[in-house]
Amino acid sequence: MAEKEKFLGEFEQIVLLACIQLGATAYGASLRQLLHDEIQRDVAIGALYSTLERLEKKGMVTSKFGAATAERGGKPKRFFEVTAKGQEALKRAREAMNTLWSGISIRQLDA
Amino acid sequence: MAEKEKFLGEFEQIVLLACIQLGATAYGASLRQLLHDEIQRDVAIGALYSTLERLEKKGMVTSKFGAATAERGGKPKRFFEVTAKGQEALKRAREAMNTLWSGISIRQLDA
DNA sequence: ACAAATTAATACTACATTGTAGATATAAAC
DNA sequence: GTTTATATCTACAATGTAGTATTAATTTGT
Repeated sequence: MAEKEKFLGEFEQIVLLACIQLGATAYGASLRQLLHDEIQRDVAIGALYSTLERLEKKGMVTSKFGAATAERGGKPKRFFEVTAKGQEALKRAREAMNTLWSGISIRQLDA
Repeated sequence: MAEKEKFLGEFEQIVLLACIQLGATAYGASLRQLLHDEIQRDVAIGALYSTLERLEKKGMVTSKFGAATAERGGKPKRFFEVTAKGQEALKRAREAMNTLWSGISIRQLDA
């Protein structure tokens, strides 16, 4: 069993970061929009939910349903929030990357 | 079919960075060592090879066998080199992460 | 005011890709 | 032919992704 819950996948990290940035307004559609706007990544809505679902199972996010708004209609939104544990994991992942990148000199890269 | 070859996975990125840093001396054991030393990540040797194999298939690295050295014994080493395409992908991945991180203020993070 | 249509959203299902480990096979030096 | 350093193979778990179905609310028509 792949050392349980030790690392975050690439997309998992992205989704967590998007949640943090959106704060209290992070739910399916807004997350999707942000990913499109900021990093030009268009994902299927289902991709988001299954990832969020797994992150919640691992204790990286929590979720709760919001009250109905006066928009047009639709199911109540499910808002996601990144837990302290999620933030930790995110920071560790970033540090690992930074460490590796900082070990590389310009000389070692093309143009 | 998951949009082909567009993004790099988390571990793929790490392996590519390790290859670049090691330069001409990047092969199975040295990569493994570097990951252990720099980011305290201990992976099975097989994990490395299957990832390198896939990266090669995607054109992110190339490999060639080295001549036998006067050490103790063993199969010829297989050295890996990151291609320009691999470097591009790596940079794109990093930029996406940086963009997301930069959209987050201290206020939004715990301690 | 009631039922049907419309809408915004979530949930489910299935499959592809990536991550990981363990066992096995090779090639060279001794 | 034994030992050693290395690579390869096989199998499975976790993550990434999309498509389809479902649900809950608002609106519209009568």
